Amino acid sequence: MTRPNPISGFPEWAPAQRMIEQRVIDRLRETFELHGFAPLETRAVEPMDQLLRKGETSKEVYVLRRLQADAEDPSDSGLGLHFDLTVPFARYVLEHAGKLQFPFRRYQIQKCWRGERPQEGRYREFLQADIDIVDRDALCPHYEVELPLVIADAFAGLPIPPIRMHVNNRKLSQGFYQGLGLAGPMAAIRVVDKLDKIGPAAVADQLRDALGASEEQAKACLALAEIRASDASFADAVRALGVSDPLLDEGLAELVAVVEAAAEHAPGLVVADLKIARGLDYYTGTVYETVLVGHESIGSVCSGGRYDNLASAGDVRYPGVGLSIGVSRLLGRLFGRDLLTVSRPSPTCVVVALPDEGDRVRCMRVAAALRGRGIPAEVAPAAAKYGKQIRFADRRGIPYVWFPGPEGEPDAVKDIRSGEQVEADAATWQPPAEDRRPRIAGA
RNA sequence: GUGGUUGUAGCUCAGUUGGCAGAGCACCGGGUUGUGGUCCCGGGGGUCGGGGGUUCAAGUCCCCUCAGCCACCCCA
Repeated sequence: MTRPNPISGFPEWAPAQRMIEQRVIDRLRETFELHGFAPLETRAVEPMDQLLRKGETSKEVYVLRRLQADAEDPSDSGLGLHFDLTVPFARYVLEHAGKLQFPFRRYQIQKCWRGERPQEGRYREFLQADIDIVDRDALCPHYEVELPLVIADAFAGLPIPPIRMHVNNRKLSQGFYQGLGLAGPMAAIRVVDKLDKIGPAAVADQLRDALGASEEQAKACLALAEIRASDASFADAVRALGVSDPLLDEGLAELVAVVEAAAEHAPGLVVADLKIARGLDYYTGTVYETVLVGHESIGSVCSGGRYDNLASAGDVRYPGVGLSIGVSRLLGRLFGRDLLTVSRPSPTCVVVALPDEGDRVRCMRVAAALRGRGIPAEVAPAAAKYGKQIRFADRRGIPYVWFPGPEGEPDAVKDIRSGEQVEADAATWQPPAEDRRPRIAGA
């Protein structure tokens, strides 16, 4: 049997990393529920026409096919693995609208698949954590303020650098480009989004060459893209550019509301950044992008926006706003920079040493007593010399070794980091709270 | 998907014009007869990412392929 090889883009993390991931998931789930988001899991597959309906190119979608497809049976099932959680959620809302109470808020933490070329923090199978709020017919704009606050709350409980959310508004951008008389406002949005990466000169070139923008128009686009403020002052800067359009006014008002409300509830969290665009074309209002302060090179770890047209059946519309945390992307890049670690790679807190194979029953009783009070414990694998049994714990980062006392004598527990050993009773002994479970910590 | 770059022990890496695959750390055993980490002695470990080619001879040269990373693209 030859040794199996990894599959590109399908990472399998070590136990220590998986423990960190699970702690992060726990924190996210707890926060989302604290804010009243209901849990939801959708199936892994969607009909291809649903998946291809909005934005995504077919190449990125993994399709599902039965191996035992006979000649009659077209091998293509018409199903593909979902590439995000927003599209499946929109489908779910339409399908179950009659059973849901609106406004409906849900969170969803699931794997997604995308056939792109992998890199660090960019995988073909990855975990995403989404929150969305949808309503029927109309969605109140205050939800566009609430979501960033929920995300900030979730991140605040993790030992990672603080976040900063960059926000823009699609109506603002689109209205501005329209008012400027630019053909293809969506294309302009995509070009301007690259400003940080390719620089103002290259953006101006692309606006001229690809979109036929004039020198003046290109200049105005760059001027808009450079506007950035943590308060409502950006609105004056936009108006000073002298472009007028009803959609622009609408977008400006909405973005001012988001920025002002965020400044009230979480100062420093949100900054208006008018070059932010987001690739997906289903966004129609506020768009968000999130960076870790001081680690901007990691890229956006949470993004989303408002969508008014993703879910609609006949005359009924279900506008929504959502944010997705790229859990795999975030963790992959934090791991690569050693920015997130765990205190030990094993959940075990106590190894119960085994004096003799004949003592196994007694040792298992000790371990059970500890577990019964929430202290993770395991019995040593074999009745080796105590030095070996201590080493067994040491190698795994397990902090305590328990020594069953000889007949009639008390047990003892040793902290193998300090070497300190004390008499102990399995029915009452407590480790310090910080040793009970593995803990995650930042750099 | 396009282009670039890297791949030798569990880890970090040497390996000369093509000439017997190595070091440090880690691991296992002993010194140390139930209390580890230091020290000393010994030991096990390799499809040189995989396949093909050139050659008397390939870790080394050529082709293909797989995987990691980087850029583009896209975006979590």
